[in-house]
Amino acid sequence: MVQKPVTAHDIAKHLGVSQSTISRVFTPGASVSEDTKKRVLEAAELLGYRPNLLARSLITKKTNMIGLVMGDIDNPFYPEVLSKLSGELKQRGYNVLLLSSENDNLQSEELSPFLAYNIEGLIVTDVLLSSSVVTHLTELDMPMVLFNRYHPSSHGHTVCCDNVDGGYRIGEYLIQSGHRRLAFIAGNPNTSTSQDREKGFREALTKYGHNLIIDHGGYTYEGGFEAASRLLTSVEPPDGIFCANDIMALGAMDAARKIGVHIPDDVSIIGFDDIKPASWAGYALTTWTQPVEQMIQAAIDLLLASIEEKGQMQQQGVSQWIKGQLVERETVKHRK
Amino acid sequence: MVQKPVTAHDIAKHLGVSQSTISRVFTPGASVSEDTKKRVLEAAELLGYRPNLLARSLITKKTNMIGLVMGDIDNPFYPEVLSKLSGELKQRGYNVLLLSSENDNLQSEELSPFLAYNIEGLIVTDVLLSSSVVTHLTELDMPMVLFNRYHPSSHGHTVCCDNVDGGYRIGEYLIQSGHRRLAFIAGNPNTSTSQDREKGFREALTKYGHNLIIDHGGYTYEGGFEAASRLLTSVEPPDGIFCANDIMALGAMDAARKIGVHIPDDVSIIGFDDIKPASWAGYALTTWTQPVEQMIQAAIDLLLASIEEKGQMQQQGVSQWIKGQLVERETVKHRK
DNA sequence: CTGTTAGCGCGTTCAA
DNA sequence: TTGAACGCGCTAACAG
Repeated sequence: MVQKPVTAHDIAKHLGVSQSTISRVFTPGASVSEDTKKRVLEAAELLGYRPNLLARSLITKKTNMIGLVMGDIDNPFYPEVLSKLSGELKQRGYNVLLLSSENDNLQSEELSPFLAYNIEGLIVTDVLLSSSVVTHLTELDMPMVLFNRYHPSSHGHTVCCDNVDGGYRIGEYLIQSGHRRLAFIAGNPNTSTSQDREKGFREALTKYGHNLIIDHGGYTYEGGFEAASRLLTSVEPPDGIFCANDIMALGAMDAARKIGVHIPDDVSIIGFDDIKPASWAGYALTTWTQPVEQMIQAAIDLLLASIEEKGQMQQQGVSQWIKGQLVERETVKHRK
Repeated sequence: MVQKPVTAHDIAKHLGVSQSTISRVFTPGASVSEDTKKRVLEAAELLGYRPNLLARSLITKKTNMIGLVMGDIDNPFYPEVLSKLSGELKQRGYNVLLLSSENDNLQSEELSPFLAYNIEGLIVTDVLLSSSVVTHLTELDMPMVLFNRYHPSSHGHTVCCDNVDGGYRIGEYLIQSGHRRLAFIAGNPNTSTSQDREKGFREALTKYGHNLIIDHGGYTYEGGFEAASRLLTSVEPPDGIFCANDIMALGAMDAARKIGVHIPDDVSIIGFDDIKPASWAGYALTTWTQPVEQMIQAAIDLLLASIEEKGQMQQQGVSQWIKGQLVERETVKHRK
């Protein structure tokens, strides 16, 4: 059986009306009589007609497609973001065209074919944009929001967990609960998330006159495991470790257990993200929760506003920093 | 600054040639002289021209978009699939339009707006299709492949890990390593994955004359935790538990530890999927690996073949069952 | 090799 | 309220 795509024209002559009439029935706010509207809808149902969105887009310049760029999704935090973002966009009448990039620095060549689909906006997560990409997007005046990333550029909005604040308050929390030797396991060193969490943490320690031990775990379980192993077997091991994300914290916990260092009696461990496994009985990790729902709402609000106002005036990049919250479980001891 | 989309016409009159010439330059296999081709490409670069894929699709009927339907992605197995699928499709010249469905039984109303984008094929994973959806897709003659799901229908291809085989061999493995009282923690009871893994497992036990204890964990960590708690505190606790996926197995492990049941000395635990956390030092779960790369290749091969042959002949649904492999780590004891 | 012409399926004028 | 005509940006014939 050969496919026969039924067009507005088909159902027009089936009913003996003009093609425009069909179009009007499917155009909200067009004037059609109730009677013909009903007849058209019935015929459409019967023949299996649906307006061709591509043809429509050609005229209206609205594709209702949003491009979503995601990086490596080993971190369970991002699938959750992806799912909720996609669901919320669908509810607002948009669909998601996905671009999952292997390399964490997105190049123009990778983005270009993507843009040719006339997406109306772009959401970028967990990936860096090369500056050539940013200028490209700026020239195109493409509405964009960076999710948990930012870029030193005037173009595009930013929605970010307030990582500096989180790091600072985690530092304060550890100090006030009596920790003396604090370490930070950094993630990918050229991501703003890791940099900012470190920055806030450092500020807190400085304020209270503590030193900071730094190691690196590259945002992976194995990296966290090894960094913690190094830290805990050093001559003066820390009594508290803040890991730049949960995955590394879980690795750090397993490293401590392997070495025979007890959590939280010998060392406290705290993470960032509050991913699912953090709440598992096997870990019960004390961590920092990002208000994902709220961040997603903010991102979509900004993006859609940007799309609707497009061309009306000079866009100004908006940055929203949303504060997270401590989730106390069982990996931090009050040492006082 | 207002956006000005540059069209083939623009660069045509900029160069004093016809618009078709521009088109030909961007159409592989069209005949253009090297000279004009070079001039056109230069001008295109200069003015920032890219062919509008939507307009092109309207004529060629090729959108190069594949619809990807995903269900709940709490299971870390699926983000990995998503990422690899998307990457591989991109490499083959296709883009992914995403539909992540909340409810695990996809309805026509949810799918319809999605189909209006003229996607060329559909990949469905981790979600059930209502029969109305299937008949709808059949009428549309939409190329489709179900990934790790199947549906009793002639339409569409299926690529699946051979779950029956996996369950059977896991059963054999546990029996041959000396286990006597075996339990199965089922996942979502109306998924073929859980049913088939149970079926194979049961066959093996029957063959060797063992009984089977069954409990349910709904494919979640918490579910696995609770099911294992029940099993291990019963009057005659099992000495080996096969969990229908890894997430539940991890929950089961944590439950055993909490109760004070030792793994693997008191009870062996084995999972299915080989997700990342299964290899973590904290778990070292013995499990069953699905050959994801191979499955993805098969799925894409089938889908693209189906797309290219469309209309040429009656499509016959192909089912590929790909066998997995045991991954021995530290949660199964040889009791003989 | 290149220009001309005719649509792809639809939204949107302009008259009636 | 409806129909006729036009064009969105492009590819695909057909001539030359």
